[in-house]
Amino acid sequence: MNRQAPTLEDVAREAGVSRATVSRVINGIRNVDPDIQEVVRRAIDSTGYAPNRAARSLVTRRAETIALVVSGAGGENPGAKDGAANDAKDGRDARDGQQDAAQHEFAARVFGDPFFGRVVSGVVGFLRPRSMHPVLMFAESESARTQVVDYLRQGSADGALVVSTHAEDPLPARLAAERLPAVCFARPAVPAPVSFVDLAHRHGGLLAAQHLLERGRRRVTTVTGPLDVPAGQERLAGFRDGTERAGVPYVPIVEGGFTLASGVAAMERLLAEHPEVDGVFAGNDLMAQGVCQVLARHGRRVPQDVAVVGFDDSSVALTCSPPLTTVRQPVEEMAATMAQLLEEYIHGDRTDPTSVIFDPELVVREST
Amino acid sequence: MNRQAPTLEDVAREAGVSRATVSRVINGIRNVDPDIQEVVRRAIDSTGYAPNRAARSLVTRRAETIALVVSGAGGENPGAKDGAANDAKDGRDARDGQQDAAQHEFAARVFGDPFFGRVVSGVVGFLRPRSMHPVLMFAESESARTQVVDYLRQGSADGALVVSTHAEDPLPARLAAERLPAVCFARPAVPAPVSFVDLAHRHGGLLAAQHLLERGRRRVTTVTGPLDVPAGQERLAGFRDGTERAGVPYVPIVEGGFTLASGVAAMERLLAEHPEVDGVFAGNDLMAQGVCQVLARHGRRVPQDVAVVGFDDSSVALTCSPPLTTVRQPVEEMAATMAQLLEEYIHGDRTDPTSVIFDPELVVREST
DNA sequence: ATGAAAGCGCTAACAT
DNA sequence: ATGTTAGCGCTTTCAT
Repeated sequence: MNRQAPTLEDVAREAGVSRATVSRVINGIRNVDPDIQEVVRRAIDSTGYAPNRAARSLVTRRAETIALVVSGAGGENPGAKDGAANDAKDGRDARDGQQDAAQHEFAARVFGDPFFGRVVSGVVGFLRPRSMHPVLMFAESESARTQVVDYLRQGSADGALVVSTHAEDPLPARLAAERLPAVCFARPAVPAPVSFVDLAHRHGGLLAAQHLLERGRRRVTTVTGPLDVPAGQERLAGFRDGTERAGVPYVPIVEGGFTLASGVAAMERLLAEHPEVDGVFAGNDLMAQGVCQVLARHGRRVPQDVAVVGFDDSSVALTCSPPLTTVRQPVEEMAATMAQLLEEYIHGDRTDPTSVIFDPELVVREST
Repeated sequence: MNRQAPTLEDVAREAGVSRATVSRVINGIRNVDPDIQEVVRRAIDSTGYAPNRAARSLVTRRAETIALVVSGAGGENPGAKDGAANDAKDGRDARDGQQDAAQHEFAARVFGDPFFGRVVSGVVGFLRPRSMHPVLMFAESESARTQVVDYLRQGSADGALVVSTHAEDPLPARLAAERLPAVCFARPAVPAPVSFVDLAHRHGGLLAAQHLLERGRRRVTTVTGPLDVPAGQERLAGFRDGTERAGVPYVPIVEGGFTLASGVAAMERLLAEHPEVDGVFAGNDLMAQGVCQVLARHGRRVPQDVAVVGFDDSSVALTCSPPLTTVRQPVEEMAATMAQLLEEYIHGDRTDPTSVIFDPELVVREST
């Protein structure tokens, strides 16, 4: 029942060698006689030994863990109770319920976009071969951000991968100020000396415009992402580059929020104000799906009457009807690169903030 | 530059007390003079002390971390399907690329269903007030399962929360065999002495049938979930209970796989073989969405021509057009309960396998 | 109420 | 090539 887990000492005794030798075998250090290695290995098996991570971390000063943080803006939640000496564990009250509800909503929005799953997948793809696994944290409130910072300061994780969902997110700057290893997905809207991977959004917007124009569309319009974040701004800027170069005089725009609902609302408005539209560039696929829904509801055929271009090439681009022509963002690859950069900082192979920019690619399907 | 992180010793010196006293203050242990507490607290602030988690874990024998595992079936080569193109960069070979692709696909499927986000949200809601955060792991292959078991055996996490996506998933049984604390979402299809939270699926299916019949539908049919998992079987069984009681002679069924695409395919077939259908019960909301898409494409109005009932009450139930009448599964609450059960096992407050069954609830919207 | 001291299991000098 | 030994920073008896 309560048999203690075997330790290095036990294995050493079983193998008739010292702890150090066993440690060397386990950590794959050379200079160990092959015969002894074999004996040790057998002892490990027979004892069922598994190295104790806490003990190892204590001496190596490394948790071999990284935090994957989904952060937002948002100020203090009503009911921030943290701090070291924290009692009142039980007895959840109305505030907790409120906080839960807010968090559930945040989580629903985050997971509602296939984008986040791709980030996780890319990160896991990099980490797992290294026997590492991400700790998932939400940081949508002030107390949650404090938890993230504390988590890192305690050495529970060696660094953070940050995916922001809001422009005003103060986390990247906080992490930089604390000199904690961190890499962001996308350039933070709040300037901070922090590393990030990003996409050449402007180029992506340009690709969308050029494609729509090549398809002969002239009454083009765009449902943008949030214009307080660089991705939203730059995709729009690129789109305008394209239309201006082609001499398209006027491009109506409506700002969206990267959600399906915002895409629907934006397209309703666009259609009401500019019924002559024949091409739409949506700031992401989720909004593009909303755009298609609205068009269908209004009896406009896609692509015959109106061509639609999305952004991301997420799974909804495929499930959308019709399947979306979209600007592909290599999210998994970008996420893996984030993790790799972070590892380099943690290992000290790198010290100054860096950025890696990926190039988008047009994927043509049936919506154009 | 390289200032070491302050330790208990530093704080103790600063406060003019012993390490033990500082430790007591930090851990909220009584029997410490309030004045001294204050002094210590000030010293903690002035030194910027943060307790080292590894050191603490080493003595408490607790990681204060739990693993959230999304597991599937699959042997060693989960992605042995068709040869996807892959590059061989920095040491990684074709095999890695294949594994990555398989994993990305697995992740996409997992995150494609809003269900998983709700699980995460519920778990985080329980864990976060306790300053804990889940480590996210995928276990879709044999080696990945081994990693999970090792992770727990090393004490990197105190227990596992398991969400299975396949019937043949061997993980629950493995964890039980290793006597590692674990709680599953839903009863494992492979019997194992392991705790779980679940829904009264059968009752849910019954609710769906009764509702459809109350709406006057008689030509009812169902797109089931996978029939090798209990949830799929029982939802169907409950639905049949309802139709049989009402004397409906024949209920055609088509088996789906809980995915949008499978819902589409199933409904296409159903409509071809049973064009007279006037009511459909889908095994989950995602498939219900597919059902609605197919109906729309065939010019059938929902709910006038065909009524549709989903299952889960996930976010797609709301974004679907029309919004879905569905059988609500309180996923967040169930997930939080999972975490709570796990905590009880970890703390030794509980030892034998337990199950907690939640009741479903019908949510009526516009699809009926 | 506070302090002294003994480890927790491991790695990494250093010695042989 | 292998063993000895000194901690890593913390909690927790056991004294006082």
